[in-house]
Amino acid sequence: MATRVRLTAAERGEEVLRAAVQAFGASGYEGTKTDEIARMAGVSQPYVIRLFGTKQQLFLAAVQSVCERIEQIFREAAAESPELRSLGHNYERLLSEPELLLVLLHGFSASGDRTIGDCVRERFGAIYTLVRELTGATPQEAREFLATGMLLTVMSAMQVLGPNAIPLPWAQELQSTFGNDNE
Amino acid sequence: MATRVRLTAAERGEEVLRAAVQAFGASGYEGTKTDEIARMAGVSQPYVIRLFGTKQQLFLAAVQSVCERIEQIFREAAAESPELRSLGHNYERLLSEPELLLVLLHGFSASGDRTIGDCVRERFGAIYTLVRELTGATPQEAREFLATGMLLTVMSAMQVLGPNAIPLPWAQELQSTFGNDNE
DNA sequence: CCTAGTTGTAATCCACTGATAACAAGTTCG
DNA sequence: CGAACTTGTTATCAGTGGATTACAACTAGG
Repeated sequence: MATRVRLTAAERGEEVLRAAVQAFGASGYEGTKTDEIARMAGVSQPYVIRLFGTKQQLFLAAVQSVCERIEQIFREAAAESPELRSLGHNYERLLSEPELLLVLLHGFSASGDRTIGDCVRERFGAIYTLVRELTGATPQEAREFLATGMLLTVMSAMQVLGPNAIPLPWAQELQSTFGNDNE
Repeated sequence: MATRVRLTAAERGEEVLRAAVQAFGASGYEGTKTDEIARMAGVSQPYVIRLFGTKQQLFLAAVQSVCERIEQIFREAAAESPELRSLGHNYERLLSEPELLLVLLHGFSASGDRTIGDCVRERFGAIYTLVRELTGATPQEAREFLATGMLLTVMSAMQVLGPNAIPLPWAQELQSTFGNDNE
């Protein structure tokens, strides 16, 4: 019971959204239960639904949220040094918040749902465009950059990347190549 | 009703497995219902369960199946020309059976489940090793190759790739870069 | 202070889904 | 033939999970 704090709906909504990002990142759209998100946020399950209307809308909000954060990180990195190379070097920032790429991945996976698919397509396209605008990269350079990001994403999902990763020889070998940008 | 054919359990199991690959590829692990797979295969839902024991085991069988097929395609391509470049050129073969990469993607997404995670990690590691053995590529070259594959995979999931894809400017621009292997 | 609005919960619903059990129909082989 | 086995279904269950409703508790402002 302790201290029962009362927040505005907007504030509570943000806390629920943060919990949702974590939960969806870990278990995906279909795999995550609204009750789980509710417990993480310290509220009741019906309240989660009332705040966002629908589990689907909550997931969409989570996708929007992580995409905005990803774009923010890219913008910050480009402000320091507007070259593709330095953006790539800053993948570490993305990996330090693994839920970002994980939610995006689960968005891809759930693209079969029309509404979610529309959202994810638009957001991914915007990220591609942003990368090109920030760095002046050619389409092919941007493609290679995003491809690397996608490999990092699936390796995160497989839990073979990062500090508390499952150590596997092939994964460590792969990870060791990420510093070496050729050329 | 037409002709009610009776097959051996092994034969029927293969048909169910084929249906499962299609269904899981489209809707993912949690998102696919065993009843849907049953209808696709033309059998009853309980029979699907009896043939494979569990939905999870059926999904694992689907992952194993697509990974074997992927490895087979790589081996065939390498037999024609054992260079990484020509393997890459044969991504078209993979994309002509979109369910292959899609099931793999949903495997990544479902890696939170221990059993599925173990399976996917082992299989992906085997593919990485196979690519290196077939082509003699360095870890970094293999990494770039796999990264490209992962981008193709997520673009397939977003349905912005291939013949009946949703046409989006950014996606078409990206797709046009795939022929040009730099160097 | 007291009414109107806001934040939040408890109770409950109901559709769905994986799984089990019991049984029917076909096949094989001595 | 007929007993033993295999293939397949129907009926059904038990649990779950998202959503709705009604209500409680707190807050603000006139």
